[in-house]
Amino acid sequence: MPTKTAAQARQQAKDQYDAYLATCPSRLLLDRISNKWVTLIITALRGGPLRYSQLRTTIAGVSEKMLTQTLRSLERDGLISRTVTPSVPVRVDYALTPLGVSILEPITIMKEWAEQHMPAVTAARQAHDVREAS
Amino acid sequence: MPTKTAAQARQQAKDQYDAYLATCPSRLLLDRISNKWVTLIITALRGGPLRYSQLRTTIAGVSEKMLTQTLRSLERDGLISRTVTPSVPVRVDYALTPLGVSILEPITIMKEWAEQHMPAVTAARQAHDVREAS
DNA sequence: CAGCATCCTCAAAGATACTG
DNA sequence: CAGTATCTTTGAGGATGCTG
Repeated sequence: MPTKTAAQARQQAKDQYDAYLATCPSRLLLDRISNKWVTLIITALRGGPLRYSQLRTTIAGVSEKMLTQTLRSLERDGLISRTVTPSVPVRVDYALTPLGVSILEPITIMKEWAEQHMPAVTAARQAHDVREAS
Repeated sequence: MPTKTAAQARQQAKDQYDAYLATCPSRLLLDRISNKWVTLIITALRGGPLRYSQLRTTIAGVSEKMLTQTLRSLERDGLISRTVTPSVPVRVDYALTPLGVSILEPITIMKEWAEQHMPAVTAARQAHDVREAS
């Protein structure tokens, strides 16, 4: 009788790997920016602070729920700041923090890679699909 | 009577924006690499070709379904190649294509940003949560 | 060895309506 | 203006068993 079954061993290996991934900085970053709205909000704020309603119209596809939710999480992570001006009606401005500005760089690099190489990816995809259909 | 209701106008704006996002190269790239397994597979192949079973054990947390699914999509996009050696039993090797190698660069840049700044993000998060709890 | 087929779950995103 | 609250949907991903 083995001390543990194959299934148990596999589960343990998985748990360890999951724990490793949970602390991996790169994974944490990916979890952050892989979100559809995160990069849109950050690049929207590139030119300077925007109000809630401006963000909503700039990023036309976003629901209020997702916008608020994403803004809150970005604020929590120190990437954007939220400034309330208690006038009537109230005014709320969102802006990039220095940390938020610094993340523009990797995002820009990714954008450049995308613009250079995505056509090749799309072409490969189409070629592959054509071959598949034959 | 307006030619279109506010809801219709909003829907139209959203559709247009969705269409724009659907062709945006940066979004396409993000959709590609935001996947949990994609970056893990690509970085696993950094050192040279690996067999299916090697990938499965290297990336301990992956199920066969997700591994196969991700490999297929990466092959389709021309980022990795799949080489079958018809021995008994069969042997299948996966390797990065030149396109696949080129994507290592933005991934590495992201990784570097992550290693430099994720501690600050984590700290901001904790500070924020402490403030919240008070 | 290297998969494919099937069923299932659960969390994230969307739609809708209301409020300080 | 700048949100909150609630319900519903959808699909990525996991578990399991089978095959050339």
